[in-house]
Amino acid sequence: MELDSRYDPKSSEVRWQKFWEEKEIYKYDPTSDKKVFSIDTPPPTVSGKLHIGHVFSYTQAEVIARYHRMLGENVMYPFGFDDNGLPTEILTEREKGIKGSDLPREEFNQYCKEVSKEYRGQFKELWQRLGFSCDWSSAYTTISESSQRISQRSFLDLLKKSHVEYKEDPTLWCTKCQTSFAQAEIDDVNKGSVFNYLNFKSEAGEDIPIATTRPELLPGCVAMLIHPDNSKYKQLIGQDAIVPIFNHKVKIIADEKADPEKGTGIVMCCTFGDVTDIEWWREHNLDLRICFTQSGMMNERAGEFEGLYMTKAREAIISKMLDEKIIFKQVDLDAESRIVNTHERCGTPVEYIPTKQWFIKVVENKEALIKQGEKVNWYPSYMFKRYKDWVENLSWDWAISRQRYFGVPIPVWYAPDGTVLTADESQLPVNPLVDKPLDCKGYDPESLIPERDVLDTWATSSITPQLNSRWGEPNEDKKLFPMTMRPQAHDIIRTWAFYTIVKAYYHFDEIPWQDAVISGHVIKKDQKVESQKVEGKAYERKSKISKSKDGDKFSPLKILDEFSSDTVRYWACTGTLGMDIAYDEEEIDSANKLLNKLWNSSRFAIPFIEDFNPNEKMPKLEAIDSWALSRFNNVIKQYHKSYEKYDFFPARNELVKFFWGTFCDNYLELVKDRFWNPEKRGEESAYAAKWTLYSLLLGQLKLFAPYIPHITEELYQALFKDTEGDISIHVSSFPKENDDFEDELSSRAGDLLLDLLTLVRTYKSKNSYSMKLQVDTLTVACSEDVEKALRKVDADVKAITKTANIIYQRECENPFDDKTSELSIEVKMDEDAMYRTELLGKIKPIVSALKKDAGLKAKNPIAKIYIKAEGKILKSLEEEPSSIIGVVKAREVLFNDNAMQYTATEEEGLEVAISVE
RNA sequence: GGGCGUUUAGCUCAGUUGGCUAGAGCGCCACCCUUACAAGGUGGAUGUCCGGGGUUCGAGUCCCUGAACGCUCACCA
Repeated sequence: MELDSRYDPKSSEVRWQKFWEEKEIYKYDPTSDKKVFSIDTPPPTVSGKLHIGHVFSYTQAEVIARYHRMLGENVMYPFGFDDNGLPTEILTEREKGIKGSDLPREEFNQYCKEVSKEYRGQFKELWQRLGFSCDWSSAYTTISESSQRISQRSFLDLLKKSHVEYKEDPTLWCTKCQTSFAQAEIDDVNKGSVFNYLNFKSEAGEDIPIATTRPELLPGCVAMLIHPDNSKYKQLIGQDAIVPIFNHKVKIIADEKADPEKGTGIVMCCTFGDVTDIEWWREHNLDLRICFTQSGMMNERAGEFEGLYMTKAREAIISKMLDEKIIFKQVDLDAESRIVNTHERCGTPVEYIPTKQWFIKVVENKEALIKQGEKVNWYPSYMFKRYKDWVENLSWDWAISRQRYFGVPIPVWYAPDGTVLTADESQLPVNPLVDKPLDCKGYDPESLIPERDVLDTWATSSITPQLNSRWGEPNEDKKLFPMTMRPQAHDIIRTWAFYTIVKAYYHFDEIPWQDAVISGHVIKKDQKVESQKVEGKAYERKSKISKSKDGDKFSPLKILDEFSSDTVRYWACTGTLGMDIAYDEEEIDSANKLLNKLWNSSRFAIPFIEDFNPNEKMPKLEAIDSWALSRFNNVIKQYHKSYEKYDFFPARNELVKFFWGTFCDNYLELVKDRFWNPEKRGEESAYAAKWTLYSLLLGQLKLFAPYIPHITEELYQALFKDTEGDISIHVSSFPKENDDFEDELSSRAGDLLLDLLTLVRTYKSKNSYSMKLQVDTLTVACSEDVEKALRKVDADVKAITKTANIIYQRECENPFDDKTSELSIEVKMDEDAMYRTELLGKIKPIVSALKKDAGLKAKNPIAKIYIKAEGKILKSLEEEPSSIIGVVKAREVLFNDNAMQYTATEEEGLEVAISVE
């Protein structure tokens, strides 16, 4: 058993990652009857670069996976890639410099496959470097044949159950991507604009003023509306008005939604400028006057402006109306107050166009869907509110057809009379552009029109639990539905979580998973901003990480080059679940201290536990052993209790606190004497220390394992593999809780010992004494009870405080200033040791000066130190040459060598000299 | 404008059901090279727990109210 003096994560981490993969440590066992813990891993879209936020969020789920594996559960931790759909198309168009609409579909899809494959590789590399314990054999992609089959199965099932409908309706439309999209894909963008005040004409030729930001929609104007109580204008209600420039006639009607305070108090309704236009259009049965094409160009209704893109048309129309004095006022709207809905994938402003689309009906089932959401356990619980708010505010059914190419085809055909023909289950996955329905219902197969649209990418990623359990497939695994846990970030509650709940409800009247575990985002730690000072206090501004502004500073691969995986993982488990975290390299780096400490404490333990046989009988423990074990037992309990709520951070904190404070700072110090001086403390005592050390160290490594799997594996393999036998620490089981160690007197003794130890340490520290400086007599003033407990650990106290004699009394004559409610002390230091320290204190500055003369720094080592002294001084210094060597960093000390040139010290009769080399 | 969250040491954050003389890590100061570790150890300093009210024997924690920051939904004529 041996460990290098330093831990080298670079070589260790890769080595163990390979080992885990070869040994298939993370394989899910479908035949096992152990409790299943299944994770509905978010399949990342391959739409762009990875960033630190992915690492943060995914690591939290990964740590939980490892925790449950070590609990002995049958963990299903798959990985998925969401590669179908618009995000991939946009990425491919950008990467390859092509346009999907310009190429034959098959060719374009081929490019998409290539690009997504490349990005999948990047993702996989990252997860492996982070040591993720996914079962790669159960990885899926949303464009694979079986995913397509299950996705189409889902569509057909919903159609059969009438949750899907095909209808013509105003739809959210992107003129750039030329597709419909869903409410969840809307982004709000602040954009400045101009409010144009312009005049319509009444039939009598009077001016009727309105205000609009979108004058290019004038050719699509179908009505003017005035609030029925609008005293200024209500007399116009019922008349007709003439649209300027385009000169068609529209009615002026009353509507309470026309706010008299806004603009001029009169508003035009166009088909369609916004959602209100749609409502008016429906309520008042207005005409449909579409004035632009699906690609955002003005159509023939725009007359001379036909063929211009809408933004250009706006400029041209404004300019013309200014010339003709139709516009009589323009007001700038600043970006703050003017919010435009855009398509989140490309940033193009949303348009509303009536098209025929497939919808999944959700608006009519809001209540039931909220109830389903309620059945899920949300961590943290307030995240349910986000879900609920979203569902309550839904105003559009979920449009699932996309006029795009790289996606799961919608498995239907249309007969000439409009009848919809569906694919048969047995022919899935089907491509209507190539295949024909099995049952043509008497129509001529050649007359059928195939559906060209594909499904929204969310239509497939909303069935990840079904993909994981392989719903309807020959190898379906019913144990995997519902899944145990859905980890995801909070920004996609309205999409992914919502849609997944919708599908599980419509298909099976089930929830898709028991627990939704929601993580936060990683944000930038910005400098204080002067202008944000409020009432004298400068506030930190925190902002999202932006790829364009921050470059690849937050690229995970770059971060992993700089820091080890274990440290990045450790950092990712900082903070409260669901809360955003500031990216801070110093925080990541400080995890190294823990790794180092683990490494070194294990190194310390090796000589004592290497011949230990854990099967031998349990020894009679000393008080301090019971004390440490019972405290550790408590840590185990807290640890599991925290994990029940997915609180990996408090669990980690308790563990670290114990490891550093109790184990390293105190227990290890306490057992040294027992190991090193068995003749004084007894063989049985040494054995009890060994037994306890073994058990504590192993137990702690296991509790650390989910967070920092590499170093714990390295240490487990080096120290415990042979005696424990598990192939990897990650498939071993956690230390058992054991209340037998609870022993009131030992527990009391341990606590008192620490109090007493702190008092002595404080005493030495305040007097600038080294901790190893010997104490002649330690007088402890305390009650009889306390004395009784402390006497159990007498030997430990003596050893750790370097005390020769302890006296217990009820009171001290000259107590030390610091005391506890139960203890006060009086310390009589060892005179000889004090004297020696004094002498050393005089040697040190002179040697430093000599080193400086020789061109060295004070901390540089030297070859020899020579000391000239006699009598008491000589005798005292000769007693502990190692102290001298240590203080001046010399390799050797020599006394009274006459050949040297000595320099005097402050102490009369003491002179020193050095030789450098 | 609605809803949610946050506000605790110089920085990053913990603080369960009210019991706190408010903690940790980093940073800071002093001391200590002690046979695992100086990437260490010991000791120390630093807080109107965002402000203002209230309930209570007792409030960082509960209630009301205000502010700042963030997120989210909505408003978009």
